[in-house]
This record gives sequence, C-alpha cells and structure tokens, in this order.
Amino acid sequence: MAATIKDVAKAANVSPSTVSRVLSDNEKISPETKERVLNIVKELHYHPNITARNLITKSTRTLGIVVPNEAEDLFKNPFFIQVMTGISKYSQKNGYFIMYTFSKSEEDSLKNIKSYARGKIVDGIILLISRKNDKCIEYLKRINFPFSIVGRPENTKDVIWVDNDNFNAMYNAVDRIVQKGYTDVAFIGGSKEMNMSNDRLDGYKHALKTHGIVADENLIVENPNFSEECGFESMKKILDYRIPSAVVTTDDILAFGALRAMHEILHYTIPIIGFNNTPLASYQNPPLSSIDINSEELGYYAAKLLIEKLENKEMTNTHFIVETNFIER
Amino acid sequence: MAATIKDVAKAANVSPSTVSRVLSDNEKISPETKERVLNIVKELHYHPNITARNLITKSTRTLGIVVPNEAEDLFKNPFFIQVMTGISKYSQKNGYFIMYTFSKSEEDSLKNIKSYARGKIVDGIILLISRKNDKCIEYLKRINFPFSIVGRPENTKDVIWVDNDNFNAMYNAVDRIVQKGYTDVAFIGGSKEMNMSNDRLDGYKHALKTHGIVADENLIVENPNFSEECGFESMKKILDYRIPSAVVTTDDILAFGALRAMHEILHYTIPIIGFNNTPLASYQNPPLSSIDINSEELGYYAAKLLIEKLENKEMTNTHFIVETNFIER
DNA sequence: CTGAAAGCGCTTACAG
DNA sequence: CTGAAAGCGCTTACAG
Repeated sequence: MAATIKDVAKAANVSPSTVSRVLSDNEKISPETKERVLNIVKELHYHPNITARNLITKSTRTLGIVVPNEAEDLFKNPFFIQVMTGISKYSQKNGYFIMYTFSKSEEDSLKNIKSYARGKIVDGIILLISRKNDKCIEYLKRINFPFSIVGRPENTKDVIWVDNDNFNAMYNAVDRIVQKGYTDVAFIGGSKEMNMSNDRLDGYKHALKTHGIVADENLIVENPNFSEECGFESMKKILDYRIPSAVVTTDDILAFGALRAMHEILHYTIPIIGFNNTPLASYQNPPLSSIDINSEELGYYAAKLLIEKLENKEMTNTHFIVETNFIER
Repeated sequence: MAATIKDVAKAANVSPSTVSRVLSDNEKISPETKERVLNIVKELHYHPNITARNLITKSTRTLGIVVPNEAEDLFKNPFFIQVMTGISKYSQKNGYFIMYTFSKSEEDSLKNIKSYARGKIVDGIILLISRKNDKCIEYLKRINFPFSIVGRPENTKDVIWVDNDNFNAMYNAVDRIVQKGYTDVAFIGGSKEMNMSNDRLDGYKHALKTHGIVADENLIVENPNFSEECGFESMKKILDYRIPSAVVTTDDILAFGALRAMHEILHYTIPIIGFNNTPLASYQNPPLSSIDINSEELGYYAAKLLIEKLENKEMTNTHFIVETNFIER
C-alpha cells in the first residue's frame, strides 16, 4: 500500500495538517519541521493522492478536449494532432492534465461534454470545431461551464475562442492571384456547417469584388467534407462547365483531389492554392502553394485563454487571432 | 450549486445509502423507492460527483496515454492519431476516460508516467512506443503499475503488448521483390532504438538469406529518425556507392525522401516499398507500394488488453498481433 | 429492503 | 509555528 499523509505525519511526529502545509509550501513552517517532513516524504516515497485533493479543492486541474467526428475525414491532415500538441504544451507547462474524447457525431460530442462537465471530471473544455447552431456551445453556455473553442463561433458573446483570420487569409490569396493576371478564379470549399468555410468564401468573393470581378456561382463548389474525392468531383464539375484560370480551395486535401482531376481530365494543371499547408503539399506534382494556419499555435492559445479564465487572471482578451502565412511553391 | 446525494436523499425521503444503491442499480431496492429516487434525480439534475466516487472506489476509470517525442517527427504520419482513435473507441465503449501527455524526451516520458501513476490519476498507462532498455517499461514494472505497450518490448515477460509481425511483414515484402527478379535490394531503416526497426531489418536479412543472397552492408542505411531528409540522405549515400535494383524502407516518409533523391540524382526511379501505408503514399510519383500496419487496431487492442487486466478478466493472452497488408501500387 | 455509521485521503478555517 | 476538528461527496460493510 502506498503511504498516506497520516503515515508521513506519524513518522515525522507532526500532524497531517503540518505535512499538508509543508507540501503546499505556502504557510510559515519552521525550517526544521519542513526538512524533517520532507525527508520522511522521500523515505516513504509519499505522493499525495490527487483524487482526495481534487475532492477538497473542487478542481481536477484537467482540461477536456472534444475531438469531433470530422477528425476521421482529416486523418490525412495533421491539423487535430497539431492542435492537441499546442494544447498539451501550454497545459503541461502549467500543471494541467488533459483528457480527450473522440465523437461520432454532434450528438455524441454533446454526450461526451455532459459526462465531462456534470461529473466534474474536468475544469474546462476545449472544442476543436465550431459549427452553425452549435449544440455543444449552446449547452456549455447554458450550464455556464468554462470552455474555449478553436474556430470563431457564430455568436462570440461571452465565449473564449481562437482562430485565424480566415476571411483575410483567403482575401489576400485571391487578391495576389488576380494581381498576377489570373482573373477567372474558381473556388472549392468545405462544409457550410463550419464558420471558417463561410469566412473563406467571403474572403474570396470580396477579393474578386475589389478587383471589379463578379463571382461566377458556377465556379463555386461547396462540399460536405474535406475529402480528396470531394476535391476531385468539384474540379470535375468546374471543368465540365468551363476551364478557369486558377483555383483556390479551403483545404489541401481538396486541392489534392482537384489536382488529380486536372491531370486526368486536362492533362495539365492550372494554378491552385491549398489551405492548412499540410506536409503533403510540398510533395504534390507540382508542389502545392498553401496557406499555413499554424495549428499548433491555435491549440496553445485555446489552452492559454481557458486556463487564464479558470485561474481568474485578468483577461485582456477573450479571443486570439493566430496569423496565417502564404507559402508559395 | 449542483445537487449532491444528500439533497436527493432528503427530497426523496430516503437515506443517501439508498440513493447510492439506486444509482449503482445492484442491490435489491423496492421498485417504488427506486422510481421515487430516480424522479428526484431527474428533477434536481443530479449527477454523481465522480471525484468523490473515485476516492472511495480507488479507481478513476481513466487510461493515460504517453505520446513520445517521436510524435513530432511523425506529424506527417497519422500513426499516433490513428492509434489514439483505436484506444478511444475501445475505452469509451467500456466507460473509461482517456488522458494523454506529450513528452519531450524519454526522461520526460518517465516524469509524466510518474505523475500519472503516483498520484493515482489513471488506472493504467498505454505506451505508444517501445525502446531498447526502455526506462518507462522498467519503472512501470518495478512499481507494478498496470500498463500496455504498442510495439513489442525487448523483454516480454509480464508485460501486455500489441504489435504487428514486423519481421514477417518485411520478410514477405523482400521475398516478393526478390522473386520478381530484383535481387540487389537496399534497405533504409529508422532508429535502432526501436525494436520494430531491428525486426524489420532482420526480416530483410533473412529473406535475402532464404534466397541465398548475402546482404551487402553498404546497401543498409539506418537513421536516427523517420524524416524525409533522412530518407533523402540515405538514398544519396546508397547511390554514391551503387545503384541497387530495388529499395525497401521501414517508413513511408523515408521512402518519400528516397524517391526525391532518385528523381534528383538518377532522373528515374527504381522500385521502392514504404511502410505504414500513410495517405501520402498513393499521391507519390510513382504511387508508393506500402505495408499497412492497421494502426487503429493496434490502439484498440492495447486498450482492450489493458482494461481486461484492470478488470481481472481471465486473460488468455497478454499480447496481440495485428495483421499487416501489403498494398501494391 | 433500508438506514446509521465509518471512512476514502486529503485541505483549511479556527484556535492557540 | 502547529494541531484538532470538520468536511469534501460519495460507497459499503454491518445491522436490523
């Protein structure tokens, strides 16, 4: 059996309270007792039972990550693991544990969130995605449970979130292309359920507008997800209609599919731009230009803002915008 | 404030013990009391405090995953997230929570393991890698803490592990190549610190031996990690020496680098085989043949065997071999 | 079938 | 500077 605080107290000839104080290091304890207790602690290999401590402090110093079903689509995409790494870096540095749960659907996410929140398993929750009419966000707001989101929610009031400036990233990319003389730009996008999809589409439209170009709705194809197949079919549809001078996409995987369609149908490629700058991008033929979203930083700040809230630090901001970088290849 | 078991007891006019029994559903409780209690539970939105329960039951129903520093090298590789998905599927199905921790080094892994084990944060630990003279394994064995490993450990005595048959997978691949007439096969491998690296190398050597071919040590290059750069440099080194008739690698990423070296130096490619069958493989030029290791299943069984041990089920096996599939492209 | 009591292993006012 | 006591919110023998 592992030693408890009582065992240490007895061996050191002090009370459990004193041992507890020595360990928390925040009371005036005489140097002698402190040393004596610490020696016994070492000798008995004592380590406090965190569960017992949690029960008293009403905190688990644990963050819960809800990984959405979309992660499966995005296996080819290191996005989620990069975000999780960022979360992990900040959390571990600050003594927080991390739990995660994979969800099969939005309903399943909600179920998982409930079990985290109602059982007080975690102190705060991080959502890796933000949907339209997001039930998870709605629930967490209603029960007033601390959380942060990767991806700007529809209604930002009272919520902590981090995101890229998706509008601007796409705006700049399209602006750049048009300036290079490619004025007939097609758009291949992902799910409308995600706010970032709409932001990117808006950025595309506005950039064209700035140059006095009216977006041709037939050159805009949106998809239920980010698969290679969707990219392929979208490009096919576009080529059936007309050959544009360039293509922008909201995800590298879509771009890969589109590239394949170009190779198979056109037998040559037209300029195309990806999004997320996945490692696969540089291996494409030709190498794919892409917009790097710095996923790890998204996770890092999602954890940082949430932990600051949990610790009641003065929060200057309830959101953080991570910069994007255009990677030209 | 959330309702406690006392609140429910008072409102239902029973004792806390009775409420507890109703909730655990495993004692003879009269149907009437049961219904009455359940109604109050719903009414008050009562949910048991898991921390308090954990303190009593001396279990957290939580598994801890230790993600090694190698994960960073392997961002391009969905291996880890696939394994984590597999772990998650089995665990969630069986009512276990999951924690993870990213480590910066083997020392850091050990530190993280200690905090999980000594604080009784988790009931069991899953290691995602198995090294030579693995300090983590050694520690966990010494303190007799339940754990399982993805990857066969050096000493399998008393440890739970899952793995592919790495020897055989490579043996078959090389055997197949040689039978096709490519007898001068080079080998590009990963870190010798990992047992699977050695297993794959052994498989290569034995397959050659079976065909009466003596392995040329100059055609065998091992690397500190699985990066594209290592693959590139290894291939360069081999080509400086001689042009082999085919190449096998222990990881797709190594193969990608090797392919690039062929393109840049040779201006044509020689047959090459990857390992892990990452999504990138099919996008290569030419598409890369690879050995699929079914990563998700590795995680699934790592969780399954560990949970069976935790629940004292009769364990017929303390290890499980996940099959591999040769994917020819 | 149900309740009173003890206890899991800590922390933290309160008192001295 | 240190200790005795209460209590966090549960579960589980024990007794009836």
